[in-house]
Parts: sequence; C-alpha cells; structure tokens
Amino acid sequence: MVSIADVARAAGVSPSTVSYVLSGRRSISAATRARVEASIAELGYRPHAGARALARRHTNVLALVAPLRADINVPVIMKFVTSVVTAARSYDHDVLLLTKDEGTAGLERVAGSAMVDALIVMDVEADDVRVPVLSRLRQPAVLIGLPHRPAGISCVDLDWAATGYAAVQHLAEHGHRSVALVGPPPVVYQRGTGYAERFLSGFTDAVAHFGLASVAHACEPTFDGAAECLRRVDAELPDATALVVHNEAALGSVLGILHAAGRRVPDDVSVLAICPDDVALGLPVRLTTVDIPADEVGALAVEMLMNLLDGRHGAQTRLLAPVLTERDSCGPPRPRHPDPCRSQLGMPLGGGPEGGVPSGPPDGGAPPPAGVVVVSTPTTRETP
Amino acid sequence: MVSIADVARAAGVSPSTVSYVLSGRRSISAATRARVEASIAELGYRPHAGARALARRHTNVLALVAPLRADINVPVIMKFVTSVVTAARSYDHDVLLLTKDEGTAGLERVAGSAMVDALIVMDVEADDVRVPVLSRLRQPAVLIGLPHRPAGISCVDLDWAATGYAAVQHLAEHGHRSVALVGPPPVVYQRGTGYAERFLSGFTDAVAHFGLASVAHACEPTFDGAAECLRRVDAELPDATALVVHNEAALGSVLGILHAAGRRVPDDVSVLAICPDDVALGLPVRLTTVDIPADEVGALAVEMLMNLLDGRHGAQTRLLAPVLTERDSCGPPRPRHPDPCRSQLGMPLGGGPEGGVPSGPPDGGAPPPAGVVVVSTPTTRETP
DNA sequence: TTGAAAGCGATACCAA
DNA sequence: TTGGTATCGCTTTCAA
Repeated sequence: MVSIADVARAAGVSPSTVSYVLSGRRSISAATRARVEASIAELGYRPHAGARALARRHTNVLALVAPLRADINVPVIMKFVTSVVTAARSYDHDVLLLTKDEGTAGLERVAGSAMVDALIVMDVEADDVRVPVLSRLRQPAVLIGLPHRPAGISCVDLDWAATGYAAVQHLAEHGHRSVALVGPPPVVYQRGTGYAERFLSGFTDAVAHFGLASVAHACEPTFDGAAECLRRVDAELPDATALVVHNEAALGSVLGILHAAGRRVPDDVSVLAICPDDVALGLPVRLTTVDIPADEVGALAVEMLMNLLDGRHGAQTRLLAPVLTERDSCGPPRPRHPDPCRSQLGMPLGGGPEGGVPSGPPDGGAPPPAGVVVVSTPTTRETP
Repeated sequence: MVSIADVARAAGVSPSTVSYVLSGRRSISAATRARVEASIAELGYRPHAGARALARRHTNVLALVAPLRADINVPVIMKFVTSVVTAARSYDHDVLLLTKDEGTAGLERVAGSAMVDALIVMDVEADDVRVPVLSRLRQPAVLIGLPHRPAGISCVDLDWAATGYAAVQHLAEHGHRSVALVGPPPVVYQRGTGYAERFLSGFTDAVAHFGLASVAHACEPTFDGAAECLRRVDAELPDATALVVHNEAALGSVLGILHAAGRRVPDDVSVLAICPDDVALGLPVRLTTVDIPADEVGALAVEMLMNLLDGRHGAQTRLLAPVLTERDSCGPPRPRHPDPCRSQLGMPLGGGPEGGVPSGPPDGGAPPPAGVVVVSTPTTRETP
C-alpha cells in the first residue's frame, strides 16, 4: 500500500506538506504543490480511510437504517435509499446500510465504534424504542417519519395529515358527498408507524369539515385483499362515488376490479391515489395523485444532517406540504347509479329492495372545470 | 471517547491484555478476563473501528454496488440488497452501499482508501467496464450476473438460459405448439445486461428443440406498453396459446388486458411468469412461475466473498438451476378459438377471413395431470 | 512556506 | 499468563 510517506519521499517534501496540499488547510507554493500532486498521481496514492478517521475523528460515512424486509411499499423505500445515497455522495459522504431488524443494537454498534458520523433512520414508529437510544448517541440523527416524542431529534416527513385532508378536500370540491378510503395494510396500522394514522385523521377531519359520508378500511396488498376491501366499502357505503387509495400495492388490483365490474374511472367512480407520481404511469388510468416525495425527503434528511454536523443549526422538524396533481381519474360524481340494484362501485347489492337507493341527492357544490391542474408549491413548517 | 487504555487502567492490566481478551488470540486467566470484561461493560467500551482497521488492515465492511435508479425490477433489487446485508451481518460484516452511477470511480475510491475488504457488484453488463477495474483491485469481488469475460472474478446468477428453456419445455409438455414471449423493457436489452439475452437464447433453443412456433417482444413496463406488446404478439402469432412473461412490472397489466378481452387463464390462454415467487400473490391468478431467487443469490455472493477473503478457495462461477413451481395459470391449449374472427388472446383480427384460422391442429403430446407441482432442486455448476 | 514530531486507538511481536 | 512498545497512516501543533 502506498502511504503519505511514500508520496512525500517521491516529491522530496515532508508528509505534513503532502497532507496540507490534500486538505488545503495552509498555503503551499505552486511549485511544491505541483510536485506533490504529480507524485500522488504517479503513485496512485489514496489516503487510508481508517488512518484518516483516527486522526480526524470523523469518517465521512452516514448510517442509513432501512426497513429491509421484502415488504410492502418497496418502491418508496428504494427511492428513499437512492436519494439518500446520492445526496450523501454530493457532500462527499458514503452510506453504511443497516436493516431495521438489527434494532437499537445496530445503532449502538456503528455509532459506538465510530464507524459513522451521523444516522438516518427510516420507518420510525410512534413510540420507537430507537428514539431514546438515538438521543444518547454522540452522533446526530435525522428521522424519516414522526414519532410522538422526537426527544430532540430532527425529523423529516410528508405532512400526512395535510395529505389526507387535501385528498378529501379535492373530492369535496368536485362535488362528491360520499367517499371511501382504501387504506394501507392492517400491519401498517398495527406497527403504529404513525403516518397511516396521521393520514386518516386528516381524512377524517376533512370529511367532517365538508360534511361528507365516509368509510375507511385497511387493505391487504394482494388482489384478494383489494377485492375484500371493496366489498366491505360497498356494503357499508353503497353510494360512495369516490375512492381514496392510500395503498400502492393494491392500486392495480383496485383499478382492475372496478374495470371488471364495468365501472369506468372517472365517469362512474373517481379514484384519487396517494403514491409516487411515477407509479401512476404503469396503470391503465392517468391517476390524479398526491405525490409521496421520497426523493425530496431523502435529500432533505441528508442536508439537515450536514447542517447538524457542522453546527449550522440544531434539531428541527420539517413536514413537506402535499402536492396534488390532477390528472384524469377524478370528476364530478354520478348523481345516481343507472341500475338501482347495484352500488356505485358496480357490485350487486345484497338482496333487500331498499339497498342501492342513494340516501339523498348530492348537493353538488361548484366543481371546478375538469382538467385543471391543481399543484400547490411545497412549503416547509419548521419547529424550532 | 473511552479507549482501550481506559479499560486497561480500570481493570489494572495492560492494553494488550484487554486487546487479547477481546480477540481471544491468547489465553487469559479467568480472573483477569472477568475483571477486564467487567471494566468493558462498566465503561461501555467499544473498539474504535478506524483504529482497528489501521492495525488489523481490514475493516469488516463489504461494498455493495446496486443499480439505484428508481427503475424497473425494484422489488428484485431490494431483495438482493436485503439478503446481502443480512448475510453480511451473519459474518460480522457491514455493508457500504454504492450506486452504479458512480461507475468505476466509486469502486476505486472505496477499495483504494481501504474502506472495504471486498465488493459485490450487481447488474453487471456483458461488457462491463467495471470488470477489468475490479480485477486490478487488492480486494476480492463477486459479480451478480455474468459478463462475457469474468477476468478471474467470481460470479453468481440464476441460470437464465436454463430458465428460458425450462419455461418453454413446461409449455410444450402441456401440449402448446405456439408460444409468445413478453420480454423485459427495451432498455434492458439495450443496456446489454446479458440475462435477457441468455433467457431469450434458452427460450429460442427450446422452441427449436420442441418444434414450436414462437414470437418474442420487449415490453415497456407500463399498461400501454403491455397492451402494445400483446397487440403485436397477436398480429404476428394469432394462434399463440401461451404467454411467457419475463417482465415483472408488466405482469399485472398483461393479466388485466387478457381479462378485459374475456380470455380466461388458463382455460383460454396459459401464462407462465418469470418472477419472485411472492409477487404472484398480489395478482388475481395463482401464476405458474420460475422463481428469481434473489435472496439465495445474495446470500451466496456473500458466502463466496467470505471464502475468498480467507483463502478457502479461488474465483468461481455459480449458476443456480431454475425452479419451476406449477400453480394455476398453465393448462393444455384450447384447440381452436370459438370465435373465428378473434385471436387466441381475444383480440379482434385484422379483416381478412383467413385470419384466426389455426395453422394446424396441435398434436397435444401427453400433458401431465394438471395441478402437479414441478419443482426441481437447485444445483450449482462450478467453473474452476 | 515548510519540517519535525506528538498524537489518534488498537494490534501483535518480543520479553519476562 | 502478562506487560511493554513499535507499528499502522494520517493530521496538526509547534518551530523554524
């Protein structure tokens, strides 16, 4: 291995001079700088990361803790990881990847042994045991997600409550009076990751505020799960005219089921999806969506960490405002289903002649012209 | 920071003794070992990774180079990453994540600065420029994929040629005489990753060997792309009775399109998918598949690297035999479509009365009873 | 503008 | 069974 001493010898200078041309921490005459750089290039010298970490007392490595079960929502996780790694490189940092499975032990290991300068933790739960551990570490951390008590740790996330609210508001403004939520899988609610609850509370608030009827169900991310979920929606709210789908994996199935039932989107039923903008491309309908800006969140997390590292500022929470992009899947509601024996979703109603009669005519409101693109600019809220 | 000297002082021994109780590289009396361990626990001591790397001359860190564009095939990539990280941890190693975007510079950086002891490179292309670079590195590497010239570097992959062959063979044995391949997106062929070509050549070999008619098309991973692909298949091979889908992202769309056209699977058309076993769960049909064993491949890559690191053996190439699992999407072909004006896929045929007439009666062969699970055990081929 | 040398924290060789 | 200490490669203070 070629060391700094080798370079120094080749250039006829001392090791410290080589170090200084590399770090630029003191002025060097053009002549010696040139000689040193030539020797570096010639010998193919690269500073030894371990030795450097020992002397500098930092590694230029970030830890990223990701939920790496081959689980739901894989594309979103992948986007976070990608954007974190890319952003880290732009600050001359590398990324050490840990799985959530290692729990607090993994955090203590990489932080305690000084392998990393800072940590980014994804998929944070409401009462995450890792949060108190993180706040005891010497290294700063940023959470992607929002625990109940951040304990002085920085957080970044989409503003999920505002997202739930925005989805319902959009539908209400298009005249819908009865909306259903196809939610994330039950396991997401059980795990208590929080974002599902926050979305739901925004959804519920808006439903109350706009005086709508609604129903919400968790949904397994399989075809059968989607079918089951729509069946239950149908049974409990037969006059629903719009679906909010907060479940990427079920999206394709939902659309397929509606299609099979002969329900056109948006003519017969509106669909508003919460998912990354680009997954909408793989689907047969140009979906109106609220974006999950995984790349922005990841890049922001890294940026905050860098600011934390050089003490530019302290911990803060940043929630990104939702951006709704109107495409072709949301329109005004159909006032009444042509077939009184079927629900708005096109499912046959269960026997009784009273079934399927809409509980009342929708008042309509003043729907804006179709085709308008509603895009609010993202803003950030900062908690000091 | 608490150092080994602090522990030594607290335990009343020398630093070297502490080091030896930690490494177990020489015998220590029970008494001192107990005192040292107590001090370690009391002080919460953890060896400094940088210092250790400097002295030991290795880091216990692996580099993993992944294709981190938020691209196609995301779930499979995620599985590789997960299995690599998990396997690495089981050998007490950590994983530094690099993007393919960094190219050879990234490899030289982390290897040259001794950040990692070894490298795993995913998504290797046929003439990958990284291969020659890798073979010049001081650290061993394992490729996931199979370049034309491995240049002495170890490789692991699914045996894609055997996979293509197995898919066709399975259909031929069920009596199909005319099969179509829905392939990966054009970009995969253009990139020259090789696995697509190897699959195709296995497919083609089998088609020739069993005397079938066939057509193959790349397929964009969107709904429209799938529709376009099926349209072309239909135009060129109207009597196709089976589809081999080697495109995870298009799978849902293909099924949806068939369903919309009123073609039942497998009654009207058989579908055989190449994808991880578990994605079949999200789809409306229990698909017969050839598994993409990403987790096995990842774990194997790590294992090979560990053997390389402690010189247990040299470079080798290991190709995993395909495993076909029969479920409900492949059956015997329908001898003739009931509607002479439509193709086997249910698409309307273009005008001419000669269209849609099967070119000949299928000979049938001797299809095994439906429902039998065909699972061959994976084997490995080793290149010395 | 440059050099000498004292750390940084752990390992492992040489002695005892 | 244990201790002393040179060593790993780099950074940075102190001197010149």
